[in-house]
Amino acid sequence: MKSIDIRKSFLAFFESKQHKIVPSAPMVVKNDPTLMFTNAGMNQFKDLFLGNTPVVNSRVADTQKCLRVSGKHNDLEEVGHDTYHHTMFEMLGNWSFGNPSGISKGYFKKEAIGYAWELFTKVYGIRQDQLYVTVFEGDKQDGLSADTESYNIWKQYLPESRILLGSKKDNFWEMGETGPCGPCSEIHIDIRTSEEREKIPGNELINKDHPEVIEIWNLVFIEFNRLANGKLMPLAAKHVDTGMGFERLAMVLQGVRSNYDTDIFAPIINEIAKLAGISYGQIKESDIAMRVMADHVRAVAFAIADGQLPSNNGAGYVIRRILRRAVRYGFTFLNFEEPVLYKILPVLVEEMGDVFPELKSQSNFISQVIREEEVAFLRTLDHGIKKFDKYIETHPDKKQIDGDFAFELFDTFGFPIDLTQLIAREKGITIDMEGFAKGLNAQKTRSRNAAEIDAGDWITVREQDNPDSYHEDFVGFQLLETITNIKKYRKVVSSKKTSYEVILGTTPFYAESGGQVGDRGTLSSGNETLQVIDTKKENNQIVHIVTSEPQFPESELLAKVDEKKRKLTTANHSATHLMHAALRKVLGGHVEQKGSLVNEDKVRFDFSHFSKMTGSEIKEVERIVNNQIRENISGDIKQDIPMADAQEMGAIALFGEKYGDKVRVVSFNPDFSVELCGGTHVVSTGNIGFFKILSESGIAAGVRRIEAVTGEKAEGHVYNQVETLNSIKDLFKNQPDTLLAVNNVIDQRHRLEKEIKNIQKKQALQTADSLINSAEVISDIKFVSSKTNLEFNQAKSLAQKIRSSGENIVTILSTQNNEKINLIISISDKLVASHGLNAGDIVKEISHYISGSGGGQPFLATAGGKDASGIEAAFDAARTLIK
RNA sequence: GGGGGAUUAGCUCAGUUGGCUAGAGCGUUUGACUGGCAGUCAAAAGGUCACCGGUUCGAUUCCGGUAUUCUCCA
Repeated sequence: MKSIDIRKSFLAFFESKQHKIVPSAPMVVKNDPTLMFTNAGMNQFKDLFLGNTPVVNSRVADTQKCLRVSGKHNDLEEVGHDTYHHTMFEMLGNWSFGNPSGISKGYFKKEAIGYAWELFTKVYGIRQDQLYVTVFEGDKQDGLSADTESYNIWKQYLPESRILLGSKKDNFWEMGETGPCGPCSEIHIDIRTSEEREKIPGNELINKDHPEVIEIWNLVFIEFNRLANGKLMPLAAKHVDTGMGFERLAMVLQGVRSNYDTDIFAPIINEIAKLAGISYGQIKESDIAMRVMADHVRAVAFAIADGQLPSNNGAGYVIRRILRRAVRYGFTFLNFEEPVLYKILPVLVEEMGDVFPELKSQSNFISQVIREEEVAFLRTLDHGIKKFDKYIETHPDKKQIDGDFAFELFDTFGFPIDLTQLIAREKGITIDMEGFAKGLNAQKTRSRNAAEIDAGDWITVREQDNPDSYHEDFVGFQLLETITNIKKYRKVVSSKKTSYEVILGTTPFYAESGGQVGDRGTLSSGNETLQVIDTKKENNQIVHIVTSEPQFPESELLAKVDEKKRKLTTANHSATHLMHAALRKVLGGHVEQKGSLVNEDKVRFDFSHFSKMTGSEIKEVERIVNNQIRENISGDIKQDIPMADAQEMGAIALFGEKYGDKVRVVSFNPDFSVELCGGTHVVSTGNIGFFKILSESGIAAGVRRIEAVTGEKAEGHVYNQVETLNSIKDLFKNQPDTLLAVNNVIDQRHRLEKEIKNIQKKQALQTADSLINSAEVISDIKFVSSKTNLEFNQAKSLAQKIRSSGENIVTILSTQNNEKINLIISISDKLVASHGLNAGDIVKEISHYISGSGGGQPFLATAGGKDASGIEAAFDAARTLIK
């Protein structure tokens, strides 16, 4: 069975069981500080389990792209070395959400187990004697008895010898420290040959990390909530949450021994092998490298498709690290010294583009980004190798490389430590790995300490009035001030400052989201006024950051948004939408938003586009936007409409929304700009006033950035420009062609500068000549002394000139600028050699005459002081010294 | 968010106890050789040593700040 059919029949099977098939959520997580990437199928349904979002469909199934590279599940360094670890994988899952309020009723253990068995044995035709299941054995500490209910259900399907009891570690699933949890039942499969199976029975190898006796499907029965005190509380509604690794399933169904041998990976591996000119399955190291590259290119491509570009911090840094790991393996074991990963992309798109259209639609962009990253990292590697070679050259006797140096290479120049080890080994040297680890640990502690934020416990002032309220506490679309009260607050201490976070009952404050910055303002009761310096969103709550601790948290208070800031920001946000639409019109439909920042001062907008915008393109965008502003189009905002309706309206879909999200659609002229957006917007476009682009620049491969301003700011900018131009015209006596006039002046200046330089050179030569001619002769040495009115540097080069004139000559010059006196002594090279004269020594002897000090080299030395009356005496002293 | 680097000719980079008048390769221009091109040889042009301040007789070099950028950690 082909992988594409495996996926299809999974979804079709559950559709036939009245499940709603939903698309995969984006792999990149937004607005959840605890999670960077989707790492399990249930992530997008977290709010349903927690009861924060109402259930629409009780039965849901999907395939979810997951990435496991950070936090609790970090498989990155394992990938490639075995045949089953992955960074990115697909998780097939079916769900039942307790409240049977939707189109079909929910279910629990009986159906979940029945469906699983039916799918495996009837649809996929897996041999029953290969299957084992595990059931939760109970736990004394939690006061839980064994899951006999599941056990009894399984008994209907398979003999008890293949039903095993498992401990809390394997068979009790928890989302985190706290939250929904429950017992789970896993299905394992034994795909060993029959001889091997006779030697050791399969049930002895369950959960023993055997590569061919593996867990394939986990059925979780969520029925408890783990409280902060560690106690379990039964949930009112029970849920089913299942997850099955797609790649593993494909391996089983295709009868191969490795995930990488399935048709999901084989075409990619083949392509890599072709490019490397080495076939897969020949050499252990190159096989590992091919698996690494095949896995990582998938992960990176999907991440970029979901809007996460490689960068140097946060989630972007994780993506960069994955990509670099792939480059490193290719570089070391497959001799790829030129970018190559981007060449694999077409194969990937061919294989997966139909199931994940986001991959196909952006394939050009993705491959550009990957290529650029590859080039950059290969350059880093090259630099590192040079540094390393130089170190070896300057430390030829070292048998062990300092840990400090290895760490510097890694930390500052990004050169991977395992490569350093490899190169060192080739040269028969070792590395002080302890020293390296010490440096790394020091760096980690430093970072942790700096990043430490000490958040105090929430102080609850009043219980939430309505626990079922979702986003209803935000009233800021209509109101800029309202009477409200504090629900809870806490103190937050970071390395630099202390602040307080306040959650209100209802609030007019807009929390930072979708690029629009959070509101500022005040919370005032009769007794005190708290300054709100920022507003953020955390776990669906609106957090007001205030500078001082509420002294009267019980009081009713007036929450008031800084109106000026909000208005300016709002105008900028609406202008961003108009600009986005205009960019698509002018440049084409490939323009997609890659990030934005909207505050009261300006708009910063990043978008995908491949080349620098021309002047006329920028002008055209400005023209279109300003046209739309003058049309004074009313904004049309539709709250809480289903995603499908929004798409119907032609809304520009961003990186995908989570399942079940009702979206908000903002449009200015349905034929021009329709976007999904949660931000604030002007009533009609005329309020924006005026729009002006300040700059357009590139920030990454295929990503451009525009900075623009609106209203008064834009006006001010134009006035400034015009004023500057007018002043320039004035200076040029209003010549008809100002540009030409300026150009002429620049040209002229250039010519004159050259001429002056020439004249100065000539003059200096003449001065040098006349000084040489007027030199005193002291035995076989010529001696020149002269007070000059030159600049210090000019005098210095004059002294140099005389020195290199070929004569045996000692020169001493003085300069005087303001209060400052300088002496310069030069001695021709021959004299330095034959007479042992040293200008540095002389200058030290005589500098006290001008109340100063000095120094230099044997052939040229300088001194500085303040006493002009001593110059003659200094000259005399120098004269005596050379005799 | 924290740490460490980097910024020198159009490009890639050298430049240590602060001090020769700041260099190389490639590229550019010119000339010579050649019927022409490629090529070889010769020469020239091209630098506010990122910016601002400080220390010093003297700063590309040392110190502080700013900008840009790379990199590691979180």
